[in-house]
Amino acid sequence: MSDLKKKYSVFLPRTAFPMKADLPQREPKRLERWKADRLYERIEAKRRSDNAAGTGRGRRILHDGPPYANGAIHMGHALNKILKDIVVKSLWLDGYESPYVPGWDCHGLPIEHAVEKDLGPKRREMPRSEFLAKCRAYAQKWIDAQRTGFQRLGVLGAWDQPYVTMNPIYEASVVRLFARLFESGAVTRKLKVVHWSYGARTALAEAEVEYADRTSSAVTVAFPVKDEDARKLGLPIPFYLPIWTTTPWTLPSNLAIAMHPDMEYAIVQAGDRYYAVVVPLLDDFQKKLGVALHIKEIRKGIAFQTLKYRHAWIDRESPVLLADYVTADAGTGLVHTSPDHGVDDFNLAHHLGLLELVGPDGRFTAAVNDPELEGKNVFAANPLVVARLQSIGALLHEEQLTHSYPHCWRTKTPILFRATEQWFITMDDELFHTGKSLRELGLEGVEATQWVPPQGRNRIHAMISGRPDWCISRQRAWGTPITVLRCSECGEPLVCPEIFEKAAAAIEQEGIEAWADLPLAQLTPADAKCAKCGSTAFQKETDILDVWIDSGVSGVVASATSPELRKEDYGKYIYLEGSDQHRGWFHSSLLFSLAATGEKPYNTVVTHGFVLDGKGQKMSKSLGNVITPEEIMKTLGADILRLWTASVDISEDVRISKDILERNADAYRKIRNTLRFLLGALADFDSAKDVAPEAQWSPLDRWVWSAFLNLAKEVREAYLAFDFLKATQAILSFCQLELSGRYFEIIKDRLYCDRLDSPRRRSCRTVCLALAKGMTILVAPVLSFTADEIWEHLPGAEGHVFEQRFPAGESRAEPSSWSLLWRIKEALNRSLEPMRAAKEIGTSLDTKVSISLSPELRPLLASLQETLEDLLVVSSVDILIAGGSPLAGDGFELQVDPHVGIKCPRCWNHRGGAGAGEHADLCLRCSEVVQAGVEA
RNA sequence: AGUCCCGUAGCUCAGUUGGUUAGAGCACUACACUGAUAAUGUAGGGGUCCGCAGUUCAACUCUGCGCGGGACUACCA
Repeated sequence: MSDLKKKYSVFLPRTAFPMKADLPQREPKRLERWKADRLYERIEAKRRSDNAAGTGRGRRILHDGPPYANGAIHMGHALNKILKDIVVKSLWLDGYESPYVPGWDCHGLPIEHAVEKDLGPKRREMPRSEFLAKCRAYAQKWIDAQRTGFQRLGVLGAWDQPYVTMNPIYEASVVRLFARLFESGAVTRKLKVVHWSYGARTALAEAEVEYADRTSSAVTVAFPVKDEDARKLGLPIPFYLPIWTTTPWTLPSNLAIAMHPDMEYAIVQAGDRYYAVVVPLLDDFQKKLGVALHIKEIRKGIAFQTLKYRHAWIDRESPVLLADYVTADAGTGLVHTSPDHGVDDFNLAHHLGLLELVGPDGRFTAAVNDPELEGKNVFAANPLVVARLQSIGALLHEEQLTHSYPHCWRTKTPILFRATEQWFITMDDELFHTGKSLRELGLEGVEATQWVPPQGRNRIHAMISGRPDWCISRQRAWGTPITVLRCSECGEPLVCPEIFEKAAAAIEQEGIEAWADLPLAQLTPADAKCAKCGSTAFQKETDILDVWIDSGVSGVVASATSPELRKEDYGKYIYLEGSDQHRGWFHSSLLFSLAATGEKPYNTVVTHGFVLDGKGQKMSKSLGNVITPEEIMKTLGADILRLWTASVDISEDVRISKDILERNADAYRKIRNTLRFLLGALADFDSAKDVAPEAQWSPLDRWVWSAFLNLAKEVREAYLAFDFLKATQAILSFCQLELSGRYFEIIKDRLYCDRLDSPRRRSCRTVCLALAKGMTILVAPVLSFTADEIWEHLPGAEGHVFEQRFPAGESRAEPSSWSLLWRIKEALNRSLEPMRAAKEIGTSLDTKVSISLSPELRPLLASLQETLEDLLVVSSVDILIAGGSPLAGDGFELQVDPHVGIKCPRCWNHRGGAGAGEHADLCLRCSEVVQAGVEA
C-alpha cells in the first residue's frame, strides 16, 4: 500500500529557510555582513533619497540617552537599546529618515573612583592631566565593550561616529554652553550645605557617602526664654524650650528652634521650670527628666511664632521658626536648628546668616570665640559641650544612641554637614531678559511635550515645580572644568567670555586635560582686577561641572557636532529612557538646554520600567537572580530577547526569567514556522509568470489579504505609538488564528494537489508571497535578524527588508459572510471531537457535513464564491434550507457523518473513483493533474 | 521613613463611562495527523481579578485600610 501512496506526487512545501533558527550561531555572522554592507548607512541613504524625491516622510529622530561608560551591559541597557532600535526601525519602515547616533556619558565620580582604586597611592604623585588621561582610557575601554554588546543585540546606528561626552570637541562645546549659561543669567554662586569629609577635606557627592552605625551622645537641652518675652505670649515663668540633638557640637551654631505650626504642644511644669513639649512625646520627656509633669495648657506650634529665646550659654537671642518637617517621632518636637550644619536647617534659617565656626579640617575656628573649643575636632568637642551644658544646668538628659550615620567612604571618618560656596543654576531668576525664570520655562516645556505614558508629565512637573536651585560645581577632577579664574586674595571669581573662549579652544584640541596645563598668564585678561578686593593676582578654578550638565546638553551638542544631525533636528527629538530619568536626563536635558539655548530638546518622551526577575524582585548578586544579555546571546539569541522586549508592558516594571524567555522562544518558533510555511509554498515561484493580478484573486485569498491589511494597519499604528506589546501580540495571534488555523489549513489542498498552473493555486501563491513580504516587514523592527534571513529566501525580493515600507492598503473584507463561515467551522471542529474519540474518523476530510441554514444566511454563504468543501476541509457539504421556524442560536445546525466514498489516494478527500484506468480511484481533479503530468 | 507607581489564569497581556457565565496568545492535558514533521491542527482543564472593610440594586472596575513589589527622595534634629 505504501508504494501506491508514493506513486502520486504532490507539490509539497520546499524552502532552504531552515526550521531551526540557531540564532546564537547565525546572528553574529549576519552582523558581520551588516557591517560589511554598511547596512545602516545604506538604509539612511535610501531614506534621504526618498525625501529628496518627495516620496519620504521627512525626519523623525530618536536622540540616544548616553549610558555611563562604566561596566558591562546589563538587562536594563539591553531593554532600553532594543526599544530604541525598534523605534528607529519602525520609523524607517514608515518612510522616515531616522539617524540614530548613540552616545556615552564619560565624566564623573564612578570612573574617577575606579581609576583611583587601580592606582592606589600612586594617585597622589600623579599630575592632574595624567590622572585625567587614565580616566579617559578607562572610559574608552568600556565604551568599546558596550558598543560591541549593543551591536550584538541587533541595534543599528552610527556606531562609528557616536557622540561621546569626553570627546574634546564635546568637552569644548560644554565649556562654550556653560559660557552661555552665564550670559543667560542662569548661574549664581551661593552657599549650600554639603556632605563634608574632614578626613579628605572635601565635599562629597551622595555616592561617596556610606552609612555605618555610630554611637552618639544624644542630649536634651533647655534653651531659656527671657521672662518678658514669655509674658508677652502669656507663658509661665521661668520658661524653657527643650531641644534634642545627637550632634552636641552643632549647638554653638544654633540660630533657631523649629516647631511644627499645626502640632499641639503642651506647656508643662517640671519642678520649678516650665517647658513646651509636643504632646505625643510628653511621656518620653517625663522619663528623661525623671520628675512629674503638670500640664498647664496646650497650644499649637503656630502660637509660638513670634517667640524669641536665649542661647544656652552664648549671649545671643534667636527666634522660633515654623517648619513642616518637624515630627513627633523623637526628641521634644522642638528642633535645634543650625543653618551651617543641616540641609533642612539651612533652607529654613539661612536668612539668619551663617556662623562658619567649623573649618574644612573639621575643627572649630577662631570664630567660635571659645578657648576651650577652638582648634578642637568637632566630634572630640562633643563631651566638652555636654560637660558645659551640665555645669550650667542646661542639660536635661543625656543618653548614648546607636544610629546609622554617614561616613566618608575613603577616609572612613564621620561626615559633617557644612555650608560651603558652590555654583548654582538658578531656578527662579529671570533668564535672557524674557521675564521668565528657568522654572517657568521648564514647566512650559513639560506642557509642550508628549509624555508616553502620560503619567510621566505629572511626575516631571512635580519635580520641576519643587526642585531647589541646581548645584553644578563639584570638587573633583574627571569632568568639564569650570573655566573661570579666582582671586588669589579673596577667592572672588572672575568670569569673562574671553577666558571661556580661550579655554574652549585649548580643550577642543587637547581635551579637558588642557585646562590644568594652560598657562595662567595666557588666560588672564590684560587689565583683570578682582571686583571685590582689587587684587590683580588670580588662579584657575579647580572645581568641575556636575556631569549632568554634560549629558543634559547632549541634544544641543549632538545636533551641532554629529555629521548625521542638523541644527533644525534639535527641539523635535524623541527621548526614550527608564522612568528614573524623570529626575535624571529628562530633567537635566530640559533645564540645561533651556538655560543655554532657550529651547527644549525633545517633543516626545517615552519611558519604560525597570527589569525585575521572574518574581518581580530586583536583580541582585546576593539574590542570585541576575540574568545578563550576554548569556541570553549565547543560549537563545538576540531575536528572542528582542521579542521579549516587545512582549512586555514597558510602561511598568518588566519581568524576565529563564521561563519567560522560553515562552518567547516558543512564540518565536511559531512566527518562524508560519513564515517558513509561506516560503515553502513559494518554491520555484517566478515573479515573471506566476503572479496573478489582484482582480483574479480567489475570494479566500482576498479575505486573507484583507485580514492582513487590517493587521498591518494595527501593527503600524502600534509601533508608531510605542506600543510594541500590542504589535507583537497582534502579529502572533494573526499567525496562530488567521494564518495557521484558517488560511493554511484550507490552501494546503490547492497548493499540494492542484495542477501547477491552476488559477486558484496561482492566486494563492501570489498572496502567499505578498503575505510573506508583508509579515516580514511587520516583524522586522523586532525580529531583525530573522526578518533579514527571511528576506533572503523570498523570491524576487529586492533590496533590504529595512529599506521597505510598511504594507498599506484598503481592506475589502466581507466580514459577515466570512465570520459566518468561521463560526460554522468552529462548530464543526467541536462536533468532530467526539467522532475522533470514537475512532470513527481521523481527519476532517473523512467526514461529510449537512448544514441546516436559516434562509437569510443562504446568500451569505453563497457570496463566498468558494467551494464549501474546501473551506471547511471536509469531503462533502450539503446545504439544507430550514423552513418554518427559524433556527435557534447562530442560525445553523450541523449534521456530521463519516464519509463513505472512495478516498482519493492523492489528495485524501473521499471524492475518489472519478479517474480512468489505473488511476480509477483518484478524484476528478487529481486524475486530471496526473493525466496532464503523464502527457507532459 | 516620605512621595509616586503597580498587583487579572503557570507566563506575557486585554478587559470601553461600575452592568449577563472575566477574555487572548503561549504553556499544560488529551486527541488527530504524519504531505509545515525536532512541525501542524482540534478540543479541554485552569482564575476568592493580592486581602479586608465600605459606597451601590450591582465592584476586577469607585473609596479607605492593610499586604507584597518597584521607582524616586531622605536617613533626620
